[in-house]
Amino acid sequence: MTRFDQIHDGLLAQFGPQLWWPADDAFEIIVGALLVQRTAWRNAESAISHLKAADLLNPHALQHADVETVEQCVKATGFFRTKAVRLQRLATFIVGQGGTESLASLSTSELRSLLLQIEGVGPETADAILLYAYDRPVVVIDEYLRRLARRLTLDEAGMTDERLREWVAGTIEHVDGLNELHALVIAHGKNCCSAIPDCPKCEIRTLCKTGQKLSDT
DNA sequence: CACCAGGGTGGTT
DNA sequence: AACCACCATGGT
Repeated sequence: MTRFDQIHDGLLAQFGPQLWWPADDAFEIIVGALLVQRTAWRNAESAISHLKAADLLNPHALQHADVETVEQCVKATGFFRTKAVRLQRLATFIVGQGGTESLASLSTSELRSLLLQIEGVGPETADAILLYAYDRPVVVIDEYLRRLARRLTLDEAGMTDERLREWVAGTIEHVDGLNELHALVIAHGKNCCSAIPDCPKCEIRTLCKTGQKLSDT
């Protein structure tokens, strides 16, 4: 049992299963990944239900829909003009690739590079799509994980995201739990460590003291 | 009222 | 490479 396996288990015991990512198919996950940017999940969920009601939650229909219709569907998520345009370009991209299934044959690094070419898909969104839509064993690097790493004093000066990713991945044995880990890190961040320099309410501190340093593993 | 939410892009220094 | 403004709605 290594460090981030302990963190996973500790957070799971504290917050319970997060049940990510609720969706019917890969395309719904990808669309949701764009919609949830800088907003609460319930707003993205609302937009997804509107898209479903308008029968637009598939690449072909979304591609050819009126932009005003898409804007109305996604309005609750904020940045609705930007997101509507990006969703339709995304749909066109997916259609051009032959559907979401066609991308599944690519390697993780190839698929990540491809996803990053899509406007509106940055590093974190690409990671989330890889993990939740394509079941790839990816450590999603988000601000909560960076904060958590800082609190666990696992950071070096000027540590890059890729360094952090390798560091976390190197302490994980149960790769199947990466989806839950990402959700739990966010649940933890929202409840405990959003702004304060210490974390009195949860057990991460205890895990930090009992676990061995990552550099030793 | 201010602040945050499951970010990304483009421009400036 | 590090900052910055901007995108914009909904909940607390």
